[in-house]
Amino acid sequence: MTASPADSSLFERLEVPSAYQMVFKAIEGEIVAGRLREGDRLPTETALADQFGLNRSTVREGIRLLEQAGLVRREAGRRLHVSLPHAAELAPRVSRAMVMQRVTFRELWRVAMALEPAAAAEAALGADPAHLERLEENLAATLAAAEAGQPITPWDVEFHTLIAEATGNRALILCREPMSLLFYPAIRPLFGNHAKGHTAVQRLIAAHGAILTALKSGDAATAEAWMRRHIVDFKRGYDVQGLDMDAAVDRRTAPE
Amino acid sequence: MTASPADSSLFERLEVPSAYQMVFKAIEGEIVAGRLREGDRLPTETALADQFGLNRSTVREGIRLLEQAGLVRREAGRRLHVSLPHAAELAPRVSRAMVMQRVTFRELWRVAMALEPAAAAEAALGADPAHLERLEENLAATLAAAEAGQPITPWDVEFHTLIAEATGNRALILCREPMSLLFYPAIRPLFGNHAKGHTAVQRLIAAHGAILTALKSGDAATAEAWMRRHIVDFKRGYDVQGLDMDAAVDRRTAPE
DNA sequence: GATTATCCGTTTGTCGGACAAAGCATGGCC
DNA sequence: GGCCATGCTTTGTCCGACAAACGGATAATC
Repeated sequence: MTASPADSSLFERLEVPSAYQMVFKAIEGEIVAGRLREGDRLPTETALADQFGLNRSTVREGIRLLEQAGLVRREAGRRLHVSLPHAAELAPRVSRAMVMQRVTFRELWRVAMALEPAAAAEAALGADPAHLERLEENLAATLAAAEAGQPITPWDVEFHTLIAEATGNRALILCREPMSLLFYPAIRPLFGNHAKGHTAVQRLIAAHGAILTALKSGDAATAEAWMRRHIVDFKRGYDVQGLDMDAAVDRRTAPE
Repeated sequence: MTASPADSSLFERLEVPSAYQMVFKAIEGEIVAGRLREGDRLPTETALADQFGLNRSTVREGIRLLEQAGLVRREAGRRLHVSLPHAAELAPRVSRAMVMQRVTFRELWRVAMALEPAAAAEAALGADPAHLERLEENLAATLAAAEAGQPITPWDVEFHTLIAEATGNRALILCREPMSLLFYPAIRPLFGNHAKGHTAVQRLIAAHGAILTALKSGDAATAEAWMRRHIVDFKRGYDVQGLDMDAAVDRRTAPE
């Protein structure tokens, strides 16, 4: 006798959604569809429970899902209101996933080699005075930190984030932000010697300066070229210091 | 009398975490630190409530946060167990954020212009036979769909995803997956005329074929060049069809 | 012997009600 | 007009409860 149809994989496992998941989907749908807009207040928990015909506890579980999804927020004042998920909330989750998957610096670096030069080029085209000024300030702060023998890594990370923001390309910003978070601990050891005369620091500042100059003159090709050289330098730093590019990155503070 | 110190902004508003958030942080911490590994079972809700000294309802709210974060999952059997957040769960959230921020096709396309050629080049270097075979099958399926006058867009999207996976670069995979989801509806109208002889379809198939050939011979430069040409073609398609590259993408099915 | 039916303890999903603490509003008081 | 006391509302947390579903063990059936 042949196997009965029930033995074959005719039917997939079917997901039976629970009530609290339906609450999530219902409200998520309203938000994505635009009927609930950013800033709009949601009804009271009891009101929601009434409307859905569910218990407040059940509704609350649904609200927790929305909360973690970044779709609603509870400010100082109690009341819930709708909020767009921004890069600041999404990026940590993606970078946490990268950490847990034990992504290596080499992997990060290759993506940076693709994204950062492109960001520089695009920023050169859409140069916004306000962003350029913030980049100027960043460069000045980097110089000051270097002269004072203080860590420059935070300024470096900010420099690259500012360039991404200067493009105005939100897809790009959302893409690279998770990696930006991981780059911070990853490149910190490269500038362990904070002395002003430290070669790596000097090269970094020279590159940042050249990129900013290119941005100001709208020279996309030069900005892109300098950025590429700058990113290559990170790899060089890893080699020079004998660090392992194939070690998993993490968010712990890297050793000095 | 001068203003008392309490009036000045000495102290920032301090976030008092609620119990259910502490539950989230506690379990999240164990997972990120690696003391709870993928597949490990979590204690019963009642057991957790006992350990934390909280009520089961409160613990459940914390579990909802973990669930939405993709850190725990509840399979067929009831019991909770730890799971690593993968691209499949994170990508929809990022792409939803892009939709809600009304990201345009132009923005997406610029990022694709940076990432896709880099992915092709990297895939050419780390060519894994299994992945190449899946790409072969994909190409055959694309051809078959074109001959049968059926939509080729799903196969095209899969082709690019397969290339990203062939690199083995998980940072790259996590970066581009959200955009991959949005590309599907965005480029669908480009291949509205499914006829085999349709120019855009022919060019797509030619490009995919050339890229795959380059991958098989490990020729990174050629793979990268063809991919760049291929991505440029998407922009061309938008121009030719008179579509607006500055319109916000969405996840709704694009019109035929 | 393998499959099916039955039973039982466990765990989850949902419910109803309760209360303290913290916000918001209101009105009275100086 | 500005300040404080008061009451109402809303949230965060707790308690207790129960049906449904699951897991596993045992008995019944072919």
